[in-house]
Amino acid sequence: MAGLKDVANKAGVSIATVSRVINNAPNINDETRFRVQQAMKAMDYRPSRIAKRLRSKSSQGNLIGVVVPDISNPFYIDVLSGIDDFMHGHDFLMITCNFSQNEEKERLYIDALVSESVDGLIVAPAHEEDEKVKALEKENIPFVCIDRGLKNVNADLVLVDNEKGAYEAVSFLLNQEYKKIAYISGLIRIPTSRHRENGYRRALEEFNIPFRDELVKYGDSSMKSGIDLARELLSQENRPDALFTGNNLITLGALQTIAEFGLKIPEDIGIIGFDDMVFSSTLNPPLTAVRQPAYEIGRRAAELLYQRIKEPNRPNVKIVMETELMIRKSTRLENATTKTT
Amino acid sequence: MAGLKDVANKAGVSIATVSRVINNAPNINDETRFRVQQAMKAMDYRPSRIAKRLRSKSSQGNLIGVVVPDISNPFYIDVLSGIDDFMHGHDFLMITCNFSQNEEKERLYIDALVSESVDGLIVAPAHEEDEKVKALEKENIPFVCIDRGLKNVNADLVLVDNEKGAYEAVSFLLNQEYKKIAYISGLIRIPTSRHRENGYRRALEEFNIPFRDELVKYGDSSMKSGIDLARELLSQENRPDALFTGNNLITLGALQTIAEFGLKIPEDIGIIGFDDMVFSSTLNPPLTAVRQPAYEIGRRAAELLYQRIKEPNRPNVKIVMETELMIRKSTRLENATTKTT
DNA sequence: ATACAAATTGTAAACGTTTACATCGTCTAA
DNA sequence: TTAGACGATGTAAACGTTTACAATTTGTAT
Repeated sequence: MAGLKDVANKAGVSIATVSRVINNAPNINDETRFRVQQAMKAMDYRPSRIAKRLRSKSSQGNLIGVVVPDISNPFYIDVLSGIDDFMHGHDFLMITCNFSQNEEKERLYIDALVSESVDGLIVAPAHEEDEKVKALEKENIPFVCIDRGLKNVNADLVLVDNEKGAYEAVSFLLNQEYKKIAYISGLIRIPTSRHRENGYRRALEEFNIPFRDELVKYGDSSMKSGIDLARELLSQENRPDALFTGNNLITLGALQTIAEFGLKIPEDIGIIGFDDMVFSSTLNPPLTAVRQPAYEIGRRAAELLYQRIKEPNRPNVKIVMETELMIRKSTRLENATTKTT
Repeated sequence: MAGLKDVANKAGVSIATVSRVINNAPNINDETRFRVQQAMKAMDYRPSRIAKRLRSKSSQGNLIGVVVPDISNPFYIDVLSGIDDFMHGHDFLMITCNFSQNEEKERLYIDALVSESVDGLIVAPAHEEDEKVKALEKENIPFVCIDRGLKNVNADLVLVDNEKGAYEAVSFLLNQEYKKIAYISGLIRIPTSRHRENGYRRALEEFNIPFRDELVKYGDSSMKSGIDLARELLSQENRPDALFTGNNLITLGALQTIAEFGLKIPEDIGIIGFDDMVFSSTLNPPLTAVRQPAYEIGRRAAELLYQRIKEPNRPNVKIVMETELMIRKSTRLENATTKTT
């Protein structure tokens, strides 16, 4: 591959000059610029991003890292699209790392990204005490958190009001006269799981329904755990008449189990999933779900990171977005008032 | 961030020695090695991947690039998981780029990856004439293609027998007494779209059913085009009684349209989708689909790339995997003989 | 003891950029 | 005419590694 030097030779100038026209620095003779550009074309010159990054420590790499917990979860796919669109528009490349809910893998990836000298990171921390992510602050590496915050650390953060979203969902279920509502939680170490549980509890309280231990199950945020825990729930002597599922994948799993038990939705059992999916309305029956503005979350996070890279010391920002209850047909139909798709 | 030099100072050795213990070269005094390791720990030293990559041109970067056409398509997610698992196991990091079926974006990303000096690439080329991908061969950059081949270029390739998969699906439909089968194609420039159409045609021929132009629609491989084209199809005076959909996203779109038209599956209309999805069996009714071993495709591709990086001149390999018709309930039930999930 | 091989470590160049600084004309204003 | 400013370009150091080569020490066989 041709390098700066080769181009310089061909154009009969010094490498500094070539560098200048590449970064269109001021004070370059038009004729020189032209010659250099010709030479670059002729040799199909493409700058080495790594050399560039190595040399200019100052955020010139145009490269960011994104660390997500589970790429098989459609929610994160949408988040990634949002990030990608923004970053692509700003000429940044992104390295996406999927740590599969495996904290060790997460640590490994963050290390790798840091040693790639990325300009910044967007991370969904494994949990609030995530030391690896916390360390980023000390090392002065720009980063923004999504979906989950960090305890005792100031950092940009974009997420959704999980407690409220869950509260609305469960309240809705209660209003639809469901009496025994179960909650299938994702990994308990993930703050969102707990916040959603809080919303669940608050709704119950408000309706004067006692909280019952056997109605909440804790899993690992995977489809499989959705399947298994729904089985446990539905096998109970006096089984729940509605399910509130803690994420996308759990919902899919629960749906499978419900089919396996031959239960009719929404008559035999109602279900609301946290996280909407493109095809939720295609499901049969269409799924009532708590929608997070995933794409938007990604986009805002990207924007925040971009700003921070440009201006490392601006104050931290926390963006809390609203969820939206997408009322479809997996819950009884009576008072269907809110938005529909 | 501490560098080689700092560690060397602390340990009282030269940077070369430090480098040696890092890459555990032979012939190092145990005591020295120990001192150096202590120093590294103490300073929380992490090597700079970029410096390393810059210096040692020879595939030491442990970094690959992956370029996929559409990250919102679950098929590619599974492929990515396969790649990721293999690469993670071999200590490689991967940069994933999603070009959203946009050829210009694809070119841009490939350039960027090359100038990141990745050790190799896994690419699903936009089409068979993809010059950017072809160029990789000339530049001697290790790469392997997935899902789609390249015309007149020898390269490692992992894909599925699309023609056969489609043939089997459509034959099955025909055997189930569906008479008027429509095909919704993805982007026509993608070889798989054409191969699948060929399979469709061959099945028709074999059953002596004339091919009818108005029964095949060409779209852009997106869910939206699935929705729109299914609408066109179902609006016809004498509408088709079965749909064969060219990919995941199209299938989802078509399902939505079918629901919109209030049609019953499989009575009013049958449907088989190319590409299975984790939740296909959860759909109502469970979706009959042509399954590609997506994860395996990714894994094998990763393996091939890994090998090629180690041994750039080994002969090219083309791996053609089998599809599997997952017979579920979106087609009539009569002769359900084959596998089920 | 002697010579040569092996083991261990160090020195310095190189990878492809950016960038501070120097150089050298050419203008402009006095 | 000349000093200073400005425009255009070049020189060389630096970024953090790897690695060829040199240097030194140690060991071994004679």
